[in-house]
Amino acid sequence: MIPVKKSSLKDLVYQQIKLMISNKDLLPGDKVNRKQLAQLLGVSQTPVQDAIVRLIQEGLFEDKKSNGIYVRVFTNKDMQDIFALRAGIEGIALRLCISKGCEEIEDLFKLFDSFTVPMTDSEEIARYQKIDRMFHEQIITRSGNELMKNFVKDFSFILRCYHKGLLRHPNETLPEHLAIIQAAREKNPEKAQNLLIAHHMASYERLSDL
Amino acid sequence: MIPVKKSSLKDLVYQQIKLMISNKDLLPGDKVNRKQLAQLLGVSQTPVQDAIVRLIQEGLFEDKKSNGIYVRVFTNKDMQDIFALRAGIEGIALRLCISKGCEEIEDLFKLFDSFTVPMTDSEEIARYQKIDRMFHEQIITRSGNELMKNFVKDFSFILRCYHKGLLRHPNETLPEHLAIIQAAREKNPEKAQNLLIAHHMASYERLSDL
DNA sequence: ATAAAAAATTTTGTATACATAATAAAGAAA
DNA sequence: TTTCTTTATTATGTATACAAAATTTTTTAT
Repeated sequence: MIPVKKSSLKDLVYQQIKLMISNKDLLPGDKVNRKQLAQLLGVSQTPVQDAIVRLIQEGLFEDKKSNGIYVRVFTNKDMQDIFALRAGIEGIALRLCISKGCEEIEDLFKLFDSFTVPMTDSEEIARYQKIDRMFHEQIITRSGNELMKNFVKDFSFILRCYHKGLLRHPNETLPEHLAIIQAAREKNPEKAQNLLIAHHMASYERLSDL
Repeated sequence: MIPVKKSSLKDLVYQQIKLMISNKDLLPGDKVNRKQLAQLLGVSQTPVQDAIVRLIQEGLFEDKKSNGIYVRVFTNKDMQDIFALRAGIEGIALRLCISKGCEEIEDLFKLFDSFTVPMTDSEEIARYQKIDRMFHEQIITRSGNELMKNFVKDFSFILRCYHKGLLRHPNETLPEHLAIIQAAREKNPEKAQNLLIAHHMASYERLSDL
C-alpha cells in the first residue's frame, strides 16, 4: 500500500503563508494576525496557529512575546550569516561527495563546459545563473546527508525571497567554479572544499559593501 | 522599562517535554500522545499541540501523518550526518573567528595548556572533556554568527541526549586540538579550519565502526 | 479456536469560546 | 491644543468541543 498523505489543512496553510511571503503579500516587519489570516484563507484559527509556530521555529516569523508576531526583518548582517553558514555546509557536502567517490556528479560538472569568459549575452548569463544555482543545490543533495538538505532548504527559501540579483558577475565566478570542478575531478576533497568555501566567502565579503 | 518575558505555558510545556526527552522519560520510537501529555503536565491540549509542532520542526519528533506522532529514532547514519554538519559549521565559525582577529579567544586556548599526553587519571580526563566541549561551543559563540548559534543549539541537544560516551581518547584528540590552536595563533584561518574539520571527520569515521 | 465483521474507544485535526493583556479611541482636565 | 485617564476594541494564549479516521475490543460466524 502506498501511503497517500492527503495534506492536512495545517500543511496547506503553512505552504500558503510561505507563498504569501515569497509573493511579497507579507512583507518583513508586517504584523502577523492570526484571525485575519484565518479569514483570508477561509479556515479557522487553529491551523493558522500551527503554521505560525512552525514559521517562528523556522526563523521566518519573530515572536515579540507580549508584543505580537511579526514577519522577520533580515538585516544585511543576517544575510551575511546565512551566506557563511551555507559556505560551511556546502563545503563539507562537497567533501563528502568526493570522498565517497560519487561519480554521477560528473554530469553536473559537464554543464559548465559550454561557458567561457567573457560572458556578455544576457540570455547566456541567465542560463548560467540557472546552472549555477543547480550546481550548488546538487552538491547538498548528492552528499547523501539528509539532515543537511532540510537545513539548507530553510535558508535557501530566505535567500530566494529576500536576496535580489546576483552579487558577482559570471566573469568572476566561472573561473572559480571551474577550479572547484577540477579539484573534484582530481579527487582532492580538501582542496575542492577550500575552493568552494573561498568562492562563497568572496560573495560574503561583497555583501559587506552594501 | 525592562521587558519581563513571563514565559507562557506553551514555552514551559515545550521545555518540559525536552526535559522529558533528555531524562529518557520519552524514548525514541515512543508514540506522542497529546491528551496524555496534557494531563501529565496539568495543562490543556493547546499548549501541548504548540510544543509538538515546534518539536517536529526541530526534528525531535516525527509526524507519520495519519499514523500519529513519534519520538524520532536517530539511526547511526543520522548521528553521522549531524557530526558532518557540525564539522562544516564549526569549521567556518573558526575561520570567521580568526579572520576577524578576535583576540579574546586566546583565553580559551590557554585552557589546554595544562594538559599533556598520555592522560590516564580519570578525573583529569573528565576535566579535559569539559574543556573540550566548551572549546567547541565557544568557537560557534565567538564567531558572532547568531544564526549558527541557533542551528547548532538544536543538534547539540540531540547529541547530548542520544550520544553516550566519548568516541576517541584524549591521547588522540589533544594533539589535534593543539594543532588547531597553533594554526589559530598563526592567524591562518584556512589551515585552522581544515584541521578542525579533519578533527571532527575523524570522529565521523569512527562512528562508522559502531 | 480462528477468522471475519461490527461496535466501541482513542486520537488527531479542526473549530470555537473566552479571559487577560495590549492597543487604540474617546473623553476630561490642564 | 496638549496631556492624562478612562473606556472600548482587538489580539493572543488557553481551554474545550467535536467529527472523521484509526485503533482496539468485542461479538459473531465458521
